Amino acid sequence: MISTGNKRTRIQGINRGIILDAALEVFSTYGFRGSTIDQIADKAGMSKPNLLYYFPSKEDIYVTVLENTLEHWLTPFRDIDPDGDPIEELRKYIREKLKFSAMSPESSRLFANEILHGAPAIHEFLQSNLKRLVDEKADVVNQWIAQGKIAPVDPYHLIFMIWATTQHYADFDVQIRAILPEAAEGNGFFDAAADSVLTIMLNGIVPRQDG
Amino acid sequence: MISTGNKRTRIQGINRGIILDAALEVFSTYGFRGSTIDQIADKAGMSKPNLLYYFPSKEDIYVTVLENTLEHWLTPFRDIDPDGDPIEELRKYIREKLKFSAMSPESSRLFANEILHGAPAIHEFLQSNLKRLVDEKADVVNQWIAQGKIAPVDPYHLIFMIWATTQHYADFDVQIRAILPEAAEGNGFFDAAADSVLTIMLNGIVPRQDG
DNA sequence: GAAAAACTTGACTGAATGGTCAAATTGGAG
DNA sequence: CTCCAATTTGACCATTCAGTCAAGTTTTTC
Repeated sequence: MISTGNKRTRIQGINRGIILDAALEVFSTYGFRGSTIDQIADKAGMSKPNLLYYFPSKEDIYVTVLENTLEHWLTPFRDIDPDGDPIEELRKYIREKLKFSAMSPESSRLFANEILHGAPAIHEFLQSNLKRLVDEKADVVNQWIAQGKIAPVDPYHLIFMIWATTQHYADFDVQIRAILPEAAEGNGFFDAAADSVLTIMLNGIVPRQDG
Repeated sequence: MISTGNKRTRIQGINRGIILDAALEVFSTYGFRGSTIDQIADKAGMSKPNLLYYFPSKEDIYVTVLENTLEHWLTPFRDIDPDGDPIEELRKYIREKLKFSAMSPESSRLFANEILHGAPAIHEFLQSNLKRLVDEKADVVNQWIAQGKIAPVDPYHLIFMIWATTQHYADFDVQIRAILPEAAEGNGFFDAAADSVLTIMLNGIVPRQDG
């Protein structure tokens, strides 16, 4: 029997890690319902009962992967500094998010899929933790506006717009590659995306001289 | 036996319509794998074998719904007029897309889910029809830029940005409602979204006087 | 209004899949 | 080395679900 306490053996540490890596790949590709324990076990190189020795159920694996992903996903958002230069802070944030989309598209897709299907596993989290954090950052943006450092825009919609645009590059990857075959090569593509997004979005919120 | 030719009887027309409506609702909520024929049959108010009398398989229903949706989805994009005022044309397009997100979030989600999982059913379509159409509209944008009517931005990334932002309101609806509970009331919310998106994005591409 | 065609469905089948179990194998503390 | 706990897995079970079938009911046609 796997230990009921929190203590993990060496092998448990290793194998849980292997399973979670495999699960992220599988779940992000096929969604929760579309993935099977066998697929994950195969990718993890172990038998299904062995996998179920480490996690009590498919759902349990899914929730664990999702929670791990969420923390990673939020870090650059938390790091937005109220005392920094607004344009620079947003530029940094957008860059980080695009980098994340390029490096961990699976995480982005896992999350997108969860939200798309009504966020059954993280609805609670969205309404409490995420809402609190976004409210906090919206205040920061409002202060920037009050100080005349950026144009007056709704901070919530600005945040949604940044999320939408940056994650689009991971979530709609197939569509983008179909339209821009050169995107497949990777090199330089994300830089071009970053340039365009930053140009449009930051110009859009720089305070204007004229009416 | 259902007629092998193209001729549809009165009842066939009615029932195929009912089935496709039900299928859109179910598939957009649970995804392809997450949906069952029984669910669709229930929602359509008929027995499973009856439903399978009109469509040979689950996949066939799915593809049909998806194709119907795609046409609708593309219409406002096709309607962008090369000879119109660029800012007005883009404003109109963004408004149309947001309206579509508000009115048919199921369609948007169905499409998002398909792309997210690698577009198995419409990969072909993306690479041919969609690519051609986007290339065409990218040319239009490039002409606008050459004429100095909008700022020089990569037309493809501009298009992606519009898609990302507008569809986000349908696809990530649950997240948005968790953060902005007032969004649930609906009235005025989409107008606020439109205002913000239009302000940021159009300001971002208006040609600037200063360096 | 009767025959033919179109439609409808209860009962069923086979494959897929989440999860169990008992019997084996391996790892590690003393 | 020895023994016990931890790990591993083949075989199995129960359920779900796409799709079939044959027997009925309704609509259409003439």
